[in-house]
Amino acid sequence: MKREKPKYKKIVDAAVSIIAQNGYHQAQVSKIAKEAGVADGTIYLYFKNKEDILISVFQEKMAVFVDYVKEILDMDLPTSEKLFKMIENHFRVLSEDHNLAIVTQLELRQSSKELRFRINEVLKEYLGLLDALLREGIENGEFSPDLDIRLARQMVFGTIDETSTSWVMNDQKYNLQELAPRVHKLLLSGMKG
Amino acid sequence: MKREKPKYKKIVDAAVSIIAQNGYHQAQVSKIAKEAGVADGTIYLYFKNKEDILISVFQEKMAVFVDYVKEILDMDLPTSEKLFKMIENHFRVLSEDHNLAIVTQLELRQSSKELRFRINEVLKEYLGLLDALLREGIENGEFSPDLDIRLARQMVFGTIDETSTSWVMNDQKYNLQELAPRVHKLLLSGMKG
Amino acid sequence: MKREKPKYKKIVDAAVSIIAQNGYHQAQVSKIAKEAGVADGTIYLYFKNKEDILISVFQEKMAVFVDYVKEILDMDLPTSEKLFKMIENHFRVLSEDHNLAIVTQLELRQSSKELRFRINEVLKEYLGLLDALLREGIENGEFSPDLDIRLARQMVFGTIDETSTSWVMNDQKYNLQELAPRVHKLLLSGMKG
Amino acid sequence: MKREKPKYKKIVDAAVSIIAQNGYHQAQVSKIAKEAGVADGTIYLYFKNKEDILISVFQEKMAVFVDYVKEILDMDLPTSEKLFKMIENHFRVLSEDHNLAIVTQLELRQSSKELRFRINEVLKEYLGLLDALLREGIENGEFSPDLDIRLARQMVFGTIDETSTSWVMNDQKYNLQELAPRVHKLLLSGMKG
DNA sequence: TATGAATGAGACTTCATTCAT
DNA sequence: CATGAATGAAGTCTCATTCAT
Repeated sequence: MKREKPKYKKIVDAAVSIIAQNGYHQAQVSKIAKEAGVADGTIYLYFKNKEDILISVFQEKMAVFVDYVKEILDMDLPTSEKLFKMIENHFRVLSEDHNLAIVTQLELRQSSKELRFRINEVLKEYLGLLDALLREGIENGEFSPDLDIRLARQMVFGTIDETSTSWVMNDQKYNLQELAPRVHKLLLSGMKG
Repeated sequence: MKREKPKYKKIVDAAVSIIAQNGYHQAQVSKIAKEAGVADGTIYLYFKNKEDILISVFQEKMAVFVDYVKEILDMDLPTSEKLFKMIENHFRVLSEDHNLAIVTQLELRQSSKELRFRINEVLKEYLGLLDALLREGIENGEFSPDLDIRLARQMVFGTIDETSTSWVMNDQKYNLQELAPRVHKLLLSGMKG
Repeated sequence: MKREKPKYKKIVDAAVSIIAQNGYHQAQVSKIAKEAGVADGTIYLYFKNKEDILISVFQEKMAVFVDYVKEILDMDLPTSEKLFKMIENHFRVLSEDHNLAIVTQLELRQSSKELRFRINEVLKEYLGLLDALLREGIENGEFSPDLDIRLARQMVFGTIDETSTSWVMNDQKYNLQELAPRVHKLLLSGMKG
Repeated sequence: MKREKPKYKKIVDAAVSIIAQNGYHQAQVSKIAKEAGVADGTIYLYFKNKEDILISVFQEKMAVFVDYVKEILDMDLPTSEKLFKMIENHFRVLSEDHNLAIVTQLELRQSSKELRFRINEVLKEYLGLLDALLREGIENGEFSPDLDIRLARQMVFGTIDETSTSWVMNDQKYNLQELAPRVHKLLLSGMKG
């Protein structure tokens, strides 16, 4: 499995670091190779092309979110509490890796439409888990029985994403993780409170 | 005022059309010039550089949203109703101009970080109006008195934006405007209903 | 017509010169541009890509052969005499432009199979004229009535080509043009004489 | 003698096969190694470099032609008959090994000028035998006494080569071997018949 | 002998912008 | 005001060859 080879991980990490520092369009393959401590050509032993590196960055890092959300779903907790943990987890992962936050919230968005469609495939697993959580909440009566799952998912993800992007754009100068309880409450009870 | 010159408008419209048809990265200045019926060099009599065209696209088109939201704010209606009109207006404008929807929701997002900061400046006016609406709602008691305006704005905008983007990514194959009442209700009452 | 523009001709000539001096694989676009006195990018205003330059070289230079053979065919001469003029013309053109000789006999042959198929298309016109000449000779009784035109064409062209290539490989150190009478006699009367 | 080692032969055969299937420019060393069932590095225990493999391909395969022509020369037959056997042999060997035909007539020609000079060295033995045959024919009166040996050799080889190449380019869809008598007659008696 | 992971040089092409007319 | 031909910088990827094991 190539993903377990040490150079694979080194290159992915180097890509995050270089993109965060230089921006997407200034992240040349040669810079990434140098940061990873390998030759330019070595990159192509592990990745089909440059786009493939970027997709891998997203896959590898998104896995962190997904894995934890899977754990959360299996916990013996009220659904509302699980939603809270999911939001908090999302904010925490971004808070703990500032480079990752810049890359996912700002830089990777300027990739080509095609790459973004590929990234969306990766996102779908995350959104699928979110859907499962929403269904659970409807079934156990914690959420409104006539909740439109697609719309609710778009609200939850849209809110988390917009909140995260604003935080990054404001140079991460306030504490994102602390916003989790308020975001959670807002999503559950709406603006009427 | 250069904005009133006929070629200025022609070039902006050509840009929307070309970007929607070809994608951001395939929207070369020469293509835009050809579509607008002017020489390449003429572009530079009206715009400082390519980025300047794209910012103008956003400004011109965003103005449609902003102008209408200003009108809405001045109406003699409950705030909640104004919010509904704002959402519906947002969805309607995108529904009525498929090219614009593609350009704002997908293509312009892949512009450079710098350009996106500039675009954000334009967005701020829109978000400012949204803030005003939220403050009004809190003051007249329609919204929760302890509503965090920034978070609420991020939820409203994030939800509208995510809903719009999903609709574009699904090839605009369902009716976006019809979703307005449900989105409105969800934002107001949350998932608990 | 782009072929008449002065830069088009300049670039084609520069290509012949650079390929003859440096060899096919060392004939970088930037070298050709420099020799032609234009910017690298200018090449691409006149040619689709590098391969297109090479095809054009062949087309432009082959036209010299073809045009003269057309004239020869229209002359009021015995067919055998026309064949002689054709051979002599072929040898003369190569003798008069040493660079062209190197390029057509050695360098262009190492192009990709695809390019060589394209070059063959150009050659077909030349071979078609040769076929016409052979048919004329058969009809007026100068050539054997049961001559297989395809084979005869392959003999004539194969012999001219091999003779030319050997001459180039021997550094053009003897007089190619002087061989024309003997080649002509050999083709007409064979080895039995 | 390294040529007798089993891996040497395996690699040469793999090279012919890979070049015929993929074309000269797509015949990477790693592909040849894989086809031969050895590691990339092993190639370099038997060959100095890639060029050396290709020269060996030519040497090994050309030997088949040369060996048989030597046999023919020793036969007790009229020279004209020997020439016929030589032509027929040439066509037969190519007909019996389609890959070899593609490689020698099309693919190896696109090698670098330097490699082709090396290949020519190999060809010289074959052409030397052809010269001997021509001399014999002149001496025993079968061929014209004032035959220019170099020109005659170029005609014979040029014709055989052009005929073979045309046949390969036409996807080997007619019977090459059957052309031998007509080619033979044409070379001996010329176009006047 | 044999392996195969790693190396790193090198070139084609695009396209925003300029400026002489 | 308008033109459009010309510019030239800059980056991804391939693949022959090496060398530690």
